Amino acid sequence: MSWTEERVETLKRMWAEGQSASQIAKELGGVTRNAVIGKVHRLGLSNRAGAAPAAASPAAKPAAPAPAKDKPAARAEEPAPAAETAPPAEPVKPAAAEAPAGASARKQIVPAGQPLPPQPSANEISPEALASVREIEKSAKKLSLMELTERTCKWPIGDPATPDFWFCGLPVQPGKPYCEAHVGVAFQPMSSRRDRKR
DNA sequence: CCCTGATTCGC
DNA sequence: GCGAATCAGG
Repeated sequence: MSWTEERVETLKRMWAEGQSASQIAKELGGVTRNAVIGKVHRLGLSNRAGAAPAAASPAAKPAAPAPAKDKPAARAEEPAPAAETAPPAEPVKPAAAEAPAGASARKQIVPAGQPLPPQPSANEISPEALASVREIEKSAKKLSLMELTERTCKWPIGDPATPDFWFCGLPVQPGKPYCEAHVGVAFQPMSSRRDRKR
């Protein structure tokens, strides 16, 4: 794979959006996060949005915008001054969610989920699974949408419409999108109910 | 352990 | 220019 205009643009866009190098790498495909980081540096857009690393030391805050300086001509770059405008929210649609443990009311205001969210459905869940879920939810890592990765349980907990909403975040079961407990309630064999003899 | 970005350096 | 290996954190 090579850095075509298009790929570079995607890289720039995502980097500006605050996406991590690994996420960008996955999006682009064919490259590792190292490649992405390397490219980012070569492109000279390492520091994202004037992040103020704020050196521990005293007042060493130049803050001198003084841009017109070096950089002869031949530069159609965008100055991108104060990138204060929030760049966060990306087009990822919040997954619909419902309190799995039947913990609370159901709102379902959120449109629809994509591949992520499950929807245990009003289905009945085995008491065992339900119990374990209740328990792990107490130790959930409470990750935000952006903190989810391929190895964090994506089970939604709480009401998406309120601040009391987060994702389980515990280590996922290999190959599954959820942790062991949530896999248990997410993937019901389809008929464990009837004469369940477990 | 998982992850992050930063740097180096052979290619 | 490229990116794996490595470093330095969280």
